[in-house]
Amino acid sequence: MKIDDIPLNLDFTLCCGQVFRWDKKGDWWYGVVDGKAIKVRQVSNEFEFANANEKFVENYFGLDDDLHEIRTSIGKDEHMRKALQELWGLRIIRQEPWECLISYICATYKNIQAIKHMVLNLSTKFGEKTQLDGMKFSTFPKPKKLANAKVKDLMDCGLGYRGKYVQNTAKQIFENNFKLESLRKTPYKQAKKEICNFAGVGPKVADCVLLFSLGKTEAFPVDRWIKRVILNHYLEKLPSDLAQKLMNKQGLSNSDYAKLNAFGRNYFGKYAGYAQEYLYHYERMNT
DNA sequence: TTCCAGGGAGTAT
DNA sequence: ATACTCCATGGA
Repeated sequence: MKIDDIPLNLDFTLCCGQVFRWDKKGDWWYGVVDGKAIKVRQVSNEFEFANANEKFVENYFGLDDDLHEIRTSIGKDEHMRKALQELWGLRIIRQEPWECLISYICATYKNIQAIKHMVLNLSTKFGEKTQLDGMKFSTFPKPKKLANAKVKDLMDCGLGYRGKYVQNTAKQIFENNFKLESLRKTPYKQAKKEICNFAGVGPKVADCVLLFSLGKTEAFPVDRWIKRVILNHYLEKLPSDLAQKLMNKQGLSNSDYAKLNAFGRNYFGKYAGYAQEYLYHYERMNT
């Protein structure tokens, strides 16, 4: 399909650490989505894909989000505008909520490489086999599969102590037939509260799930990198006592998380999540 | 060897 | 409510 007026950069979008199931081979990106392997690439103004229909791909890559409007909305300062300029075309993907939830439970206290490894292991061990272009892939396992898995087997996927969180959350969802999708129409704060009831889910993981899979573009996840961004570029916009506190200790207490989260949401507005992802990737690229 | 990674739960104040 | 401490694992 032609995307002349639709900014999109697949490399930024698929490399920025929001999604863990994509790998580039040649100029094609291969991923496992919607229960099957698909591939996408860009050639000049053409956005090409295979093994998926146009409607699905448009929605998955959020091509109906107006990036120009978003840039106007969040481009509040020089640093943010620089990140927008440098990473123009980065989009927030609309992941499947279930896979997103488990992925970000795994993501706590781990780097992106390790997270990809864990999600791949879970899929290989518990998912269903499929293939594309002669290559083998595995789908992400259903809630029932992980709910019935042995914690030991989950831990052996590299999850470590997260194994029991993943199993408990899978049980909560499977046994209650919980529909994460239903939270899409629940207001941000209420939806966040409900997601925090799952095992291994705190405010940061909840914000990631809301932003990356439930359409809450106002969510503003604060991890170690975003804290660093704020300390390096937005320190003067915080109350001085809070700024002092943040500089003097590592990690982030629950109340301090809430303060930085509120800062991001208030400062950047309804597309704070886009601001977060541009700032996150920009900081990582320049470190 | 030591350190750190897209934090959260458990426990003690 | 807030602060402190573990937590499994793997790569650098």
